[in-house]
Amino acid sequence: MENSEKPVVSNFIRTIIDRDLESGKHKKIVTRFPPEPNGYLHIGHAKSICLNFGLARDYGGVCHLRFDDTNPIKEDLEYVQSIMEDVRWLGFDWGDNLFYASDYFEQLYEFAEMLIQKGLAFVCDLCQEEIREYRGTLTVPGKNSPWRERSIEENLDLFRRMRAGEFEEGEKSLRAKIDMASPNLNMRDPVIYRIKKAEHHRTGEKWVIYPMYDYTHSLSDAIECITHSLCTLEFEDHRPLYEWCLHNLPVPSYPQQIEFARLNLSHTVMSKRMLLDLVKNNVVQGWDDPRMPTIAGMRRRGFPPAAIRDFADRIGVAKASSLVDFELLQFCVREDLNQNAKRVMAVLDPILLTIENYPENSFEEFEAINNPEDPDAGTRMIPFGKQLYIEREDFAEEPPKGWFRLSPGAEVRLKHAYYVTCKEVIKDAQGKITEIICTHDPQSRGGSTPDKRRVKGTIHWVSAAHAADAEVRLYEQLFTLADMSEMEEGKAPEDYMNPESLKVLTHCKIEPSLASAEKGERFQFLRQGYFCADLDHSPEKPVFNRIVTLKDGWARQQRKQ
RNA sequence: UGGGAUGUCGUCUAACGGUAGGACAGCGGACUCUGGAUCCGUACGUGGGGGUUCAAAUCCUCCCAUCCCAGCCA
Repeated sequence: MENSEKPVVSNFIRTIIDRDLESGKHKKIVTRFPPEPNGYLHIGHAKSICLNFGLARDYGGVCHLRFDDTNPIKEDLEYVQSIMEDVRWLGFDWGDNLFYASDYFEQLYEFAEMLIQKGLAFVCDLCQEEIREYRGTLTVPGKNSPWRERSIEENLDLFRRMRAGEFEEGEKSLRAKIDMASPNLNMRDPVIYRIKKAEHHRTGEKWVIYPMYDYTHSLSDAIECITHSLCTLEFEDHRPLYEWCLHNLPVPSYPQQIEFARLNLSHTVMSKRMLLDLVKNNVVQGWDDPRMPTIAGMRRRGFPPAAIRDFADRIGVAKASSLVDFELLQFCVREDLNQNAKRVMAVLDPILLTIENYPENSFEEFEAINNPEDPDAGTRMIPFGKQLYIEREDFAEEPPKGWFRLSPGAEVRLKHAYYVTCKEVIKDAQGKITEIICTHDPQSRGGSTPDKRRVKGTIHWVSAAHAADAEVRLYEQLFTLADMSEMEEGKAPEDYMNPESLKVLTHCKIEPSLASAEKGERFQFLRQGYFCADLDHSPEKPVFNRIVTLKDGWARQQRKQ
């Protein structure tokens, strides 16, 4: 991936790493991105991916991709594959460092026997509900399990029989022996192994007991010699247990867990459960619906991966919970696309414009610059004729104050082509404008005149004889509520659905060259926004997604009045 | 009312006892064959009260607010 020329902004994690490197605690850093393969990755994960892989890159260390696959009933190979695709698409490479917690199951099992040998773990016969009762509450200490004082021999025997499949799910569990009176509920003899007679996507039916997250994660980090184990704030309370595991077992290294605030983005949700509900209830059209904050959705929408990386850099990393404005992401997307997207002309809501003094059945071509920000992008030829389509919005029969575009008697520039002046407006029986009659100034060919007269308005157009029809999908924010954590009691995200989040336009007129766009190819539709050829796009049936609009100074000015 | 954390412009984030800075959003202007881009200018902040200090966002103290935790999920 390309080097970023932007200065790196310091954050508390970099401060810790700087200190550890300076003190000699570590020579090289090792981080990891540890997803559970139970769903699709979203922009919140992208923050974590950019953080972990970015630190490894900046400090000359490495970052592992490790699947935290300890709960077979929720996990699936489909998710493993989508996660790898998403990480790669974002521009990161884990090289040989692909790991699975399930690869450590045997080692983890041996560690568990060691805990039993040390009297630090016991097999408990309490059922799930009883465990909950014995755990106490936030303010009331828990009670010891009646099975807490079993002998080491008995525990070992029972645990081995758990592994052998002699007990049913829920019948027994292995628990760490810590402190039922701890004010930290995670330390009240947490379950570290449970029986699950489920097929695992990688280990098949080899195991009927599976280790729990806290136990697995700390030890996996240690096994991989992770130096800095970055996770989100809700695991702060788990850190004592993370450290308990490391301190009580002969691990090869002592990773440091550091917590940071997860990303919240305005007008969307980040919880896997809520996203799953949107998909299941057909509120959106799938995990890759362009409105989804999933990486797959953003990819389909047309967000460039570099823009997402830039976004991750700009939001920074800190410990305070925050809600980032969606506008910042849009800014990053525009900034990338302004540099990189080819300019083309497309008319979303066409109205016919006829140039009465232009010869019948005569056509010519104009050379158009592909990208004024990038001379290397070259030029292309665009056809022009007597009849054109222009944007209905670019004509006003009674123009408001400050209007630069077309109106009766007014002259505007057709981008790259001629100046035209509106002479007449033709309407149907309902009073709807069906055609605009203009004259052009032949002297203005190419977009300027010998007399150098100024024309304020420049509008886009396509030749009616050459245009292709296209479907264009306009996307906006998924929800009307900015801070979705403020949803009312009993309401679901879909109750806040933005009715304008998807608008499908079916008879848009596009430059002929656009029909042959590649799927995923991004363009600026002049004066309107950035668009990308959708997965559904084909030369016979062009389909474009609006990635993001252009900033609209006119609209802003209108809003103020 | 147990424990863990966090409060800096509207938003995100720097500053680590020494001029509160940047970015987005906003506002004003210049320029423009995209009302885009670009450029210039501008406003806006340390949750509150005490204290230590020549000097406090930073240290101490009390208060307030917000977030997280009672899965055999991660």
